Amino acid sequence: MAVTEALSLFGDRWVLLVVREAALGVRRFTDLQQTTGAPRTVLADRLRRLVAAGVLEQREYVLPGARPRPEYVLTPAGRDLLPVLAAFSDWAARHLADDRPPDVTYRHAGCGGHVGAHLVCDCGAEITPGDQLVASVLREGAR
Amino acid sequence: MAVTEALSLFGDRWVLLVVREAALGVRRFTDLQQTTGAPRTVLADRLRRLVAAGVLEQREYVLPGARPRPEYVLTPAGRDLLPVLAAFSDWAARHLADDRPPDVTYRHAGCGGHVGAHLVCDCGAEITPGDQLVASVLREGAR
DNA sequence: AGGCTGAGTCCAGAGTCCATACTCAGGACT
DNA sequence: AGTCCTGAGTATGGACTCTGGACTCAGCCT
Repeated sequence: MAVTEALSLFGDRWVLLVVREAALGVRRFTDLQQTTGAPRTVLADRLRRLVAAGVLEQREYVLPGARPRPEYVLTPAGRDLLPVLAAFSDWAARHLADDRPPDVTYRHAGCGGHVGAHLVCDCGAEITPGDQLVASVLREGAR
Repeated sequence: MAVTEALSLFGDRWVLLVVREAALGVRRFTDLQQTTGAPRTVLADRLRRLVAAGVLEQREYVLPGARPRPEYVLTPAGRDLLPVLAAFSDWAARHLADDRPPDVTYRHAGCGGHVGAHLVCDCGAEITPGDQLVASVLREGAR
């Protein structure tokens, strides 16, 4: 199953946080470590996995007067995870509405408006959160 | 951080699978165990957590001539996770395009069309996966 | 030569995961 | 009345993973 497989990659407390930080432009190991709070060992491992999965790309960066070091940049596939992050962010904002405001919101580069993930049908209709039921199907082969 | 918190609940290989199966109408312990493949101990724990988080609700069901047993049904908050699932499913279909077709797709109850998660700005513009860059900001407080 | 820094690795204790076996409640069968 | 059956778990213990702190390593700079 495709989603099962995706979850064996992303089903982890840190992975999506790393992706989010990468989307925000954080590229360096220690910066990622700071912003995500992941322990170094785990971060090293997750970066490896994400690179292997084609979500991040490892490059070199050279600060003037320093030896080259690796940095991690989202690939197109990685950027394509933004809807997932936005959907999570929306959900968190709506349903675990604790005190503090959302830490990160997604905004439209053009107009500055808030960007959220919405369910849209190929027919053009937007599925309202209400009950215009989204039926889901198609489990054929054995597992 | 809100998302961090959400990930400490959903950042797990099984939780979202359970939610997906619940969305597909699977309600009973053993059925969930079968369809997700989660070990019983883990499933029991995850169900507890999801109920505590208000994503699932535990009810009783009674089959004729059997004692009442618990079943697990998505709450509105749980149904609200569908965009996350759809976003994942889309991503998986696009980027880990391995052989087998997607196991589950999300369809519009009205027209039967495929439903996907899209980034939509409050201004109404749909963010194309391309590069109409989605800037993301607002990290204020300390972590 | 020695120091500094970013990017890791090593290690040991703590915490999770998973498979297998066991329990428990109530209806059905004999 | 006792036994069996079933769904929904719990108990247990070995394997695996996380975590935080100490250690390493490469290259520039003095």
